[in-house]
Amino acid sequence: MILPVELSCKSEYALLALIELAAHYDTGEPLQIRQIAAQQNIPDRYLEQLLATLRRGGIIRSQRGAKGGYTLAREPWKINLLEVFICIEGLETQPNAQDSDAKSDKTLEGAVILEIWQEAHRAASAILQKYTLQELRDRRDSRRQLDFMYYI
Amino acid sequence: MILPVELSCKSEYALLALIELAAHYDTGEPLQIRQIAAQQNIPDRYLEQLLATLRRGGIIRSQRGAKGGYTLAREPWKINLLEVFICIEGLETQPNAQDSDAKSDKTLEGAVILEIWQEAHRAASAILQKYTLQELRDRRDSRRQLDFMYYI
DNA sequence: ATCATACCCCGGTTTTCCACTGGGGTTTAG
DNA sequence: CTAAACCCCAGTGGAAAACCGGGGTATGAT
Repeated sequence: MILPVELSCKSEYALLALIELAAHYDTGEPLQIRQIAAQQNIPDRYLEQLLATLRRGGIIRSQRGAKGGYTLAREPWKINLLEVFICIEGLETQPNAQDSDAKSDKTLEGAVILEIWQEAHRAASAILQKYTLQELRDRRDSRRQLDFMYYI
Repeated sequence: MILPVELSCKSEYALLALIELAAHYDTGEPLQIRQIAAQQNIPDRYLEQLLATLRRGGIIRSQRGAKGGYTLAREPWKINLLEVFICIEGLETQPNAQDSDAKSDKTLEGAVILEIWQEAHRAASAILQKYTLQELRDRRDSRRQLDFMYYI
């Protein structure tokens, strides 16, 4: 059906990678696939595809050649989670329902269900939209602090 | 991953069937698989499984034998969409994260992502929880009225 | 210049899950 | 006792997700 909002491996990998990139954003230096993959236990050849998608989506930039790698295309607080999901999962469609009488569900009941489903989807999207990579990074860091405190 | 919030065929079929059952609730008579399947264009053998799940979930009751069929276990306004989804998709788990140190994501970053994801999920769930089968039925009926008006 | 590094592109494989089907059995009204 | 209906469980086909590999291209260092 339309509207596959799920936390797939893909999305999680992408976000994990983006957290790393956000953490290294200050340095201006690019991060390489290998490093990210090792840090987060992601199969590197797979991660490569995801990063390519993120690049095409304008979320990250890539530098080719030796000493190359990836950097965020914008500041971490200007990238929200919703656009990451949309970029990765690629839920582009959902144009206006009618073009003459296409196959747009065609039953009253289906339309009613879809309507409510979309309302729920919008609610979830609003949450994702208000969180940025910066917040993710900050939360990670404060968690680290906390764990360190417990360790002592 | 955890938390697959998506509108699957399964869920849609189940809701379509439940709308039919809600519409016939006043009569007290049971509805048969064949009738529901024909009405909503659902493969009947498949629908059978879904109805079985709904029955085990306490959402509908079944009457065996000749003249048997299915009825809602409660009034249509006492069944909300969230419980239908939970029953059908079976997202039961999500216990407290730690039992010693199981495989519960184990990385800080994963936990942070999961946390936000769950917040989004709760937002969507709240929407689904506030709609009942009665509302679905009502919407369907008023849509029908509207379409009829246009027809004239 | 050349060479190692690291991204780029595109296709294949494996695994998993979903939608769907089939073959029996059991209960119940007439 | 028989037909109508639900009940249970075990498959199958296809598609998508996750993952891997090969060869190409740009780039910094020597």
